[in-house]
Amino acid sequence: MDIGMIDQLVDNILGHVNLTTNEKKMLRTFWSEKTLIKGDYLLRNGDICRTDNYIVSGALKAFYINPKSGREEILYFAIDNWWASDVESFQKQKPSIYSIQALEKTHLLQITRPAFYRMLEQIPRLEGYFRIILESYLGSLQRSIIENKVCTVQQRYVEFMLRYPDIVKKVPHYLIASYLGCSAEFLSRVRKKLRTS
Amino acid sequence: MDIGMIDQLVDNILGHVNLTTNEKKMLRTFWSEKTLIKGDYLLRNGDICRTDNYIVSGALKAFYINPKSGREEILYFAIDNWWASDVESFQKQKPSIYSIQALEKTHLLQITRPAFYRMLEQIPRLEGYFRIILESYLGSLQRSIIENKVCTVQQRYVEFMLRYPDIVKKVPHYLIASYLGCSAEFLSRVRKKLRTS
DNA sequence: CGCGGGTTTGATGATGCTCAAGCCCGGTGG
DNA sequence: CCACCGGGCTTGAGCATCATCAAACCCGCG
Repeated sequence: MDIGMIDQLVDNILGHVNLTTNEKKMLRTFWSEKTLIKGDYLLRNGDICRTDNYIVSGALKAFYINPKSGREEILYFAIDNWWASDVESFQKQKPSIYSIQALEKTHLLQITRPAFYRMLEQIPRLEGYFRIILESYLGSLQRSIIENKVCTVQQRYVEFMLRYPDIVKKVPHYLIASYLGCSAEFLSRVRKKLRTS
Repeated sequence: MDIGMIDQLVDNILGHVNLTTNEKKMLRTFWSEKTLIKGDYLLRNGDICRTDNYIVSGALKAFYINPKSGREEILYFAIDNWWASDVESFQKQKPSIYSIQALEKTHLLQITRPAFYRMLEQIPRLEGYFRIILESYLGSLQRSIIENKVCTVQQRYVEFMLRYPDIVKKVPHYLIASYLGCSAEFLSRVRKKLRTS
């Protein structure tokens, strides 16, 4: 196993909780690497999410096909140092309600559910880490729900650029439009207005 | 302390993880009761969320004032046996981005952040319980985001009635409209259509 | 050079909001 | 017991917003 990749995860964890040298060593044993190329699926709607996935590098989109229009509705993007899994599907081992696909070559660290629980038993301090990750994600979801209700597309797009500049660089605008909840054409007009004002 | 109230929380926890008799006894010591009457605020936008709150009975709304229209935008409702706190504000002890207010007389169990951490230390098994709660809530948030993109107001309203019949009984429709992301007038027309079809 | 994915532009139209008025009904006080 | 609130719900008309469709455009790449 590439030491560099798991070190990146360890660094991320150390940003939130402390680990002993021994715990760090143990941690390494639970994870395996995976590489996706552009277009590969990490998870398909209806399948069970068997692994929790940490993104070392790359970009993914989580989406759902709108049965009316046949188009993708973007739920979220995920890039370096984010987690990308259908949490509820992973927890309850039930079918996922959305799909996750690579937007470019992506390196992952993966852990299965049994390994995940063994790891938490052996390194209880990680419970705190995963709680913090979940709480933070929950907070950002709630914030984005409020913003969707209160802000215009223009405000949300500006906010999105400020908050996730790395995503704007990697992802085509018609997908960002879907994430923001408008058509690609409308976002195009918004961007034009931003240019001239 | 009223034994009945905390027993309700213990029952809820036992639905997800096991506790020894001794752990149950310890658990009781960390919580305090609170009663809100209709209109009381549990949390105000901008204040720090000092307690995690378990609803024994009653109903709350979480909302944000839209600075443009001056109206409330409902983020969620919470009734018996749900948790109601700004998770991120509670975690990071930073200002809350929304308010929580009682829709009727409501009985709560509360725990402060220091007590929460002491409790987790003494009863590590609770880590698993709170992880499950967070994961479930995350899952339902993601599902509702997808439904908002994919489904019509009519479909979402029908789904809402099926999923949360107790909320529909307690909450005026103009607030449900806000939660569903439409005007009160529009929801009224949707309901009329449902009646005649 | 031609192809294809992504973006832009314009015209058209539906969806759902806004505002204003009336209605229904439970509660309160005379 | 009735009158009158007032909060919530309904209905109608007019209008703004934004989606849709179609076409052109741009540009990197085989």
